[in-house]
Amino acid sequence: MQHLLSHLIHYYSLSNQANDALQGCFRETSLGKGEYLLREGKVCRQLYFLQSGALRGYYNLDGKEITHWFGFENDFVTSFHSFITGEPAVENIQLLEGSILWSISKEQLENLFNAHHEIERLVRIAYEKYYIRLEERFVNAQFKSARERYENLLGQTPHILERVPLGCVASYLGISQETLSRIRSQF
Amino acid sequence: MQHLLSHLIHYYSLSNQANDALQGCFRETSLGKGEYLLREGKVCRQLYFLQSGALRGYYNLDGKEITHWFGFENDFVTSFHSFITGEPAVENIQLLEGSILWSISKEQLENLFNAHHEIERLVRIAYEKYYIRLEERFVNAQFKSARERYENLLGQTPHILERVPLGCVASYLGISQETLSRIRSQF
DNA sequence: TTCATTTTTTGACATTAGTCAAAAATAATT
DNA sequence: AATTATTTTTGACTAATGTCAAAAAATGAA
Repeated sequence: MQHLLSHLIHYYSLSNQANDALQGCFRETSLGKGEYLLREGKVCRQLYFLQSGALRGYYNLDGKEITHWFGFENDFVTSFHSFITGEPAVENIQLLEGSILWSISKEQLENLFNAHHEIERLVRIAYEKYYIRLEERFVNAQFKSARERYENLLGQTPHILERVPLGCVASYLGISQETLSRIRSQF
Repeated sequence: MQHLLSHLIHYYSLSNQANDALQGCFRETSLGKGEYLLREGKVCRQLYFLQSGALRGYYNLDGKEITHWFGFENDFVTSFHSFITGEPAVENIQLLEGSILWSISKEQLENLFNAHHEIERLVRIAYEKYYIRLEERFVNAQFKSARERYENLLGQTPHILERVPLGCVASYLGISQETLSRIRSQF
């Protein structure tokens, strides 16, 4: 729990009051490799903080699993669309490694917002960072070649390559596994 | 101004107090087709609400202009990365049509956040909607073919095709103008 | 270690989309 | 209406990436 609290400082420093309120709302979960945090078709009602471990979000397309994001230590994860809209998720969230997570429900989060302006501020600021991240991924996806995207990954988040099966990385980069394998062999 | 205020209700209903405070902070601007709201290299310190008209964000790559987003009536626009981080913008924002805009500075916005929790809430909720939009564009960019992306555009935002030169639409979709022209001819 | 399973690589070929240059069509200006 | 500029389309060709099938390598279990 201390882990989560001290990570939040990267977004915004909370008062002791707010910190205490937060503490009371997060619940620890620990799950093993291969297990699911969420199955497609279910509404995702929880926001998770990933203290340690790794997981992926993927959906099914013509029988293939398309991994479109990963979560690692200190990431907040959820099926964002489902969590916000309350609609069923189109994606699955599956553990790639045994992980320790802290979860909070949407209702609890909204109660915290009502009680503590500063918590809503923290989340507002977190959104800004996550938005910028996504913008960057979008520009990569749309305007960079497969090779450039791989080089970007190597430069910016090489840990992904070390911890995740190649097939998942390939769809994360939006290229076929074979092409990724060929690009890799040229390095 | 009434236009802006009544649009905000789509995100969150503000008290009269908050509405009044907002009113005092937004300034009207009116610009003609082809003019610039922002040039690359400058820090974007303003957030704009586009009451009427159209504009685009683009950056230069090997002498070509890559349009990566559009703004239309009722959109909030800014160079998000620059506005949030305070770093120079990599993009230009140019009017595609004569437009009426309302602008607010980052400092003013932060003052409003401090004075009115509910305004920060409104923005938090707006971020959620904009994030979900971007997620959708990302998935399209990464996992759909040029033709599918065009079909999506036709179905979801056909006004773009009617109001924007084809060259801009092409890079918005992440395809060459020639390919877009060919896809279009098949409809 | 050995066998079975999963993951990664390689090869041959198909498909998609990009590039460059020129023609055609539109729009803007005189 | 005539001329110029801009935008869009078309053609021929190239480059990038995907697909399918099989081989090789790595991993895990017995």
